[in-house]
Amino acid sequence: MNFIEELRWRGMLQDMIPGLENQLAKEMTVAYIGFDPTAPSLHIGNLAAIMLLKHFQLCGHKPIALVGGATGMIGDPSGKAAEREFLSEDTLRANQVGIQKQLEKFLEFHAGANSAEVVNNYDWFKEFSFLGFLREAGKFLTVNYMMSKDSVKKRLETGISFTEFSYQLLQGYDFYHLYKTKNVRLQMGGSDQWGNITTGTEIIRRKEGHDEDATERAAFALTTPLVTKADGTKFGKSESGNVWLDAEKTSPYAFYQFWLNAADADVPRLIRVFTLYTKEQIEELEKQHAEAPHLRILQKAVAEEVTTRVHGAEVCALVIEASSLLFSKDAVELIAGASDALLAQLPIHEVSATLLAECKNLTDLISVGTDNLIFPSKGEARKAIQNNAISVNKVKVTDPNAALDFEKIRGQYLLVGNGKQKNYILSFK
RNA sequence: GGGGAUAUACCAGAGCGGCCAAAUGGGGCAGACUGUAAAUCUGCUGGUGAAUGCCUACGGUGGUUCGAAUCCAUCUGUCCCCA
Repeated sequence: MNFIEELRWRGMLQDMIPGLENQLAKEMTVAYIGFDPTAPSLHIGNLAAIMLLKHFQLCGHKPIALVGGATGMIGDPSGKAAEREFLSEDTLRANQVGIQKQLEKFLEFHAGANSAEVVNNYDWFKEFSFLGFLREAGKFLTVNYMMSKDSVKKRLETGISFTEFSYQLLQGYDFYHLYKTKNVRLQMGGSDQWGNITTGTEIIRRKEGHDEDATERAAFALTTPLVTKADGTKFGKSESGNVWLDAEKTSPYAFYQFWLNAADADVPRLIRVFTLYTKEQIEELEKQHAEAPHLRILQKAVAEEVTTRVHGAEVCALVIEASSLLFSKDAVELIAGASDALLAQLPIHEVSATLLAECKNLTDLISVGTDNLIFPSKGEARKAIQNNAISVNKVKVTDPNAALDFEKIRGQYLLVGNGKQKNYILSFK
């Protein structure tokens, strides 16, 4: 199956410049996607783009991931209602390092001719002088053209700085630079990137494309739809915010749980976009899911594959075990018999002796005693207990003033549940 | 530069000088039902407390008043109109 067909049935194709299919059929093609270092880690919002590169490579083409060390210093106005604050250069540098490391996990870097590459646009922008850039890139586009972009138009009312206005020029120049130096013919991205990407193809066309074989050397754009949820809320956020790919920021357990909790209405889309299952496999899984929806076969399939890709098979196996353990009626006994490796994946929170000393009752313990992990205030903790939401060692507790004389598992742990989805293990040293 | 409007909790958005910790909607959390799903219904949604209460909060500062989210002055931000 070729790349475009693959994207089509997966629902990952939003738009592309005509002629791309011919180009891809003709030869091994090089494509890139840019990632902005606005945070020290990628999050699952970036994962769709990564999958795009992944499929591209699996179809025999060469993917390049670009880390926006330079563009990150400017700020992409796409989809942003207001001007943003700059990130400090130190932050940006640290973010670039982190993101680059993560990108390297998802693609094949030793696959011969179509090995993946990671580049950083700071490398070619750092030497650029302002005058040089104006002559080299700025001359090829009119302000009229740049103003017609959606990302700019939406900001004309409220204002956009020259800096953010120029962003598309930088990203456009990236494309040109890679076109020249690495023979990159295609830039991909989310649908919000269409404007920025076509700025790039436009620069290439104007700088390069005036002779007779111009169509032979054309540059292309391809975008993927933004992943949305059936209920209209934003995909990729959990209760505690972004779902990160970095295990330090979102634990593998929480990561797995995020996917496992996907709504039935969303999961057919998720499995197509975020996993490599074939069409036949997916249809089979969907059939099984429809027969026994309570088993959540699709959710498990997505959660397992994505967690494996991001955190590795070993960790994934452990968090699956950890998940079934925590939700089991026999959780207490199972924790008592758990291996050290498994314990390490459980959501364990150490209760500090100083905080514990201040706790008079259960309410105190699950608010201030856990450093506000479970509840940010005693009032909320008390209300939750009164609302029948809290269990200790799988037994519901409804008295906010319950004394802290629960029997600890292994003489050390207490299993606290809030609602039916959230479990915490408190550790007392 | 001149004139006008506006600033309220996570967001939107009411608010009579005392009955305002502040209507309503959304969002969020929880309960029931389920399947760690969706929909629905119910409760909660500033802090502290068992509670009458107390504390902190309606852009900032200062004032009027027994009493201010509400009136006055001033500053700041935002929006609109004119130049």
